Amino acid sequence: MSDRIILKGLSMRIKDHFKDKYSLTVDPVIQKGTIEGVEFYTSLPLQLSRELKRSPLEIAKELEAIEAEGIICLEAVKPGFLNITLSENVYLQHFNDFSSICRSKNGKKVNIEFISANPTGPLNVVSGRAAAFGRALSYLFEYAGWEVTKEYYINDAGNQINIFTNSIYKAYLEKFEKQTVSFEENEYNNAYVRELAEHFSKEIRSASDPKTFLKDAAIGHTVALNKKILERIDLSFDVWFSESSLYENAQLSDRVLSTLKKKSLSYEKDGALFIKNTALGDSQDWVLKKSNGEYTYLFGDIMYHINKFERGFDKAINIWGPDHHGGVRRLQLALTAFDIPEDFLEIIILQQVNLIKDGEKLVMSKRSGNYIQLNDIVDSVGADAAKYFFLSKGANQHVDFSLDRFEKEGEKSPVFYVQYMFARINSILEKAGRPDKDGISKVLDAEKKLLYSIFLFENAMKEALLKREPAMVITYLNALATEFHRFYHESKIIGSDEEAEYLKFVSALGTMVKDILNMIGFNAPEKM
RNA sequence: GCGCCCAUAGCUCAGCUGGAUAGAGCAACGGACUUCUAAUCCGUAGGUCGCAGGUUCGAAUCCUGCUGGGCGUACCA
Repeated sequence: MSDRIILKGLSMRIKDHFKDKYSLTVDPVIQKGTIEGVEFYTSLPLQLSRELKRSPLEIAKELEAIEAEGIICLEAVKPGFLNITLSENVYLQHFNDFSSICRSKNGKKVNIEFISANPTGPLNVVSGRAAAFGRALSYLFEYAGWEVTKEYYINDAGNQINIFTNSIYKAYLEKFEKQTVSFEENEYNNAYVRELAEHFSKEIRSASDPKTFLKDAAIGHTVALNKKILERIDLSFDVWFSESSLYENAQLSDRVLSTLKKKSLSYEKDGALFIKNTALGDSQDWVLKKSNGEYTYLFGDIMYHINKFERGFDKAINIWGPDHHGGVRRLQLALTAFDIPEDFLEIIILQQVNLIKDGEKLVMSKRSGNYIQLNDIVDSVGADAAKYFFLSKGANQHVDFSLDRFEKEGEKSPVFYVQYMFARINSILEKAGRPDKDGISKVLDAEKKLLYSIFLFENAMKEALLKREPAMVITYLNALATEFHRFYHESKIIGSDEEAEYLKFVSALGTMVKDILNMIGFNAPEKM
């Protein structure tokens, strides 16, 4: 039975009903209501009507007699829905137990790798999207009981890094040795490279081998810088994994090569070594070792994921940009050669962020320095608004990003709408005093809709996890805040006949809201 | 050529194992602060869900084709 079923008890009874009466096995789906006044419903009668050769409404009527714990009313309505109303006590109980619900560990470990941008400059706005997404996804897994390792793969091996260090050296020669240099098209000619040249000018001058020195120094510097930038949005990785460390001992690479050879899954052609992915179901074979002796990125990736697998994770999730989607199947299939199950590695493609300036699409490029830094957007609207912006868009959504517009909209970011809920609660409690004990003993009319919204929280989290869409939680939060602000407006708490009862409700709600906000990665300011 | 993603209100987006009247925010217009924070609330206006077929009792949602946009298809990373 799936996690998505909201009301398990009732769902079992419905199942039994069809089993007993029609010898039919069904999997009832109970959904949250979509129209006013309907808490939950199932459309099962409509779906079964043809098979049972009975009118859907009749089938629904039969179900009305079912009794299940916490269900106060089942009502068949045309054309054949069964509407479900829960007893207030269910909501009350759930509300009072909220803090203790669903925090138990499931004993499974997941590795979530994201951003993993080349250490050739400060993180940009695209990485900001990945950061917000990966972070939120981590929370969703943690909420469901997984032990999560957040990991950043540092691409510190390969040709890009050589080009990068070479560029810094050129910038150094230009500024400090007054040499005339020209940058190739594939080289980095930007402010950051010049900054590094200046920062390390002394060491470069005295180094016996400046480029080797720069390789370590520049990467170290950039990684440290990016860690700091990520701290600004409250993101810290558990593991920073160095690509070059994979090459430091030959054991793993030898094992990869010999395994492939043993299984006849590699061959040499034109001086290069290929992995025979076609034999694994791929449309073509790929180079692992180039004819000049260098390994390809794919080779490192294979080693890296064998390493992940052997670190004992039950699942590995990579969040990649759309320009790498062609590599998904390639890597997953290659890993099957090492007896890693195909579903071990899951790759989520987070769609692109286009940079728009003056209505025109700009090509973002680290080499030219033509890009917007994550730092800039945090400066302009703050960490919470920035995170909220990215999280409110589905993973598949192509995002156009214009800094002007972002700043303008950031001032009235919807994140404040959600945070304001907490600030208002706090304000009430400060004025009226905090109750000794949270938790409610009865349900007041004005509270009903809010209790219902809170009841749906776990479902929203589970759905979001299942679909790998943190955006669904943002949608939920918005709905919750709407419900709260309406409640706040309609019910004057201080001075009302039910003040004591209201305060206990609001106080507990405040704890919940803070919990939820923090869990998804936002601050809960007491004052705004 | 083949493969992946996208197209919903003027704008940014929700709408999720097919369901009841397609929803928010921003922008526009009209109301609500002697009150627990108006960063709020209430109301008005705004839609052939890209187009055309199909499946179904029922399609924004699933299938096929088409149009338009983005990306991939490396001995780049």
